[in-house]
Amino acid sequence: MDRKKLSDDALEFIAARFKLLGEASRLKIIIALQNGERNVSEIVEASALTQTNVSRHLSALTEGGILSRRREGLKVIYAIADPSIFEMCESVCGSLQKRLGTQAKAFK
Amino acid sequence: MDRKKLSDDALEFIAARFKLLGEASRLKIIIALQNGERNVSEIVEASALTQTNVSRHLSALTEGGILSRRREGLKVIYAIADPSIFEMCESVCGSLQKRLGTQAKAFK
DNA sequence: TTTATATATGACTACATGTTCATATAAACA
DNA sequence: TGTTTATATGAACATGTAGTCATATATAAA
Repeated sequence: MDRKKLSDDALEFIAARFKLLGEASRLKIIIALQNGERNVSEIVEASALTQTNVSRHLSALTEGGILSRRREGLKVIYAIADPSIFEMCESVCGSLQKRLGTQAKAFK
Repeated sequence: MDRKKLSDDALEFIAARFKLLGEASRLKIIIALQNGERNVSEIVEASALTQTNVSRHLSALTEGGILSRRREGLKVIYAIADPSIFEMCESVCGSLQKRLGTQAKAFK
C-alpha cells in the first residue's frame, strides 16, 4: 500500500467522523448524553425524536466510536465514549460566533 | 422565538459546519490550502479532482465561511478563512489514532 | 409459557447531494 | 472586435441517507 492510498483512507476515516457529527438529530442525542449516560427511552424523550430514529442514530454513533453501549435488564444504556467531540463542538461554536458577529456588524 | 427554537437553529448551524468537513474530497481541498492560498487550477492539480467538482466544493466551503475567495486577473484565489478547522482535524486524528490503537490491541 | 416492556431492524419513501458533461461567464490580450 | 485562458453553472444521473411503519428481538415478570 503506497503513501497516497494510505492518506486517502485516512481522509475517509476523518470525513466519516465529521459526517457523523454533521446532523442536528445526532447532535441532539449527543447533547442529551452530555451530563451522563442515559437509556434509549430517556434519549427519545430528551431529543424529541421517534424511538426508531433514535435507535438508528445510536447505532451509527456507536459504530463510529462516539458512543458506548451497555445493557442493563430491559434497558440499553448509552454514554459518550469519545469526549473529544465536545472540544470540537466548542471549536465550531467559537468560529460560528465570530462569523455571526462579523455578519451582524455588516448590518450596522 | 423561544429558547427551544433558538437552540435548534444553533444545532443546525453546527451540523452544517461539520457536514462541510464530512467529505473526503473537501478535506483534500482544505489540505491543498494548508500551506497557503492557491488558485483553482492549482487546487485541481493538488487534489486530483475534476475542475467542475473542485469548483462546486470551493463554492460550498466559501459559502460556509471556511474559505475566502479573491480574484486576480483570470485567476481566482482561495485561502483558509477559518483556521479553527485545523484544530478540529487534529482533534479527530487524535481520537482516531486512539481508537485504531485499541482495535489493534484486540488482535494481539 | 404467556404477557408486558424496551430496543432494534427490514422494507420503503422522500429527499439531499456528489459527480459529470456541456456550456456559460469573466478577464486578458491580439 | 474575436480569441484564449480560467473559473463557474445548468441539467441530469446515481447514490446515499434520514425518517417512518410495521414487526422482530430481547429481557423481565406473572
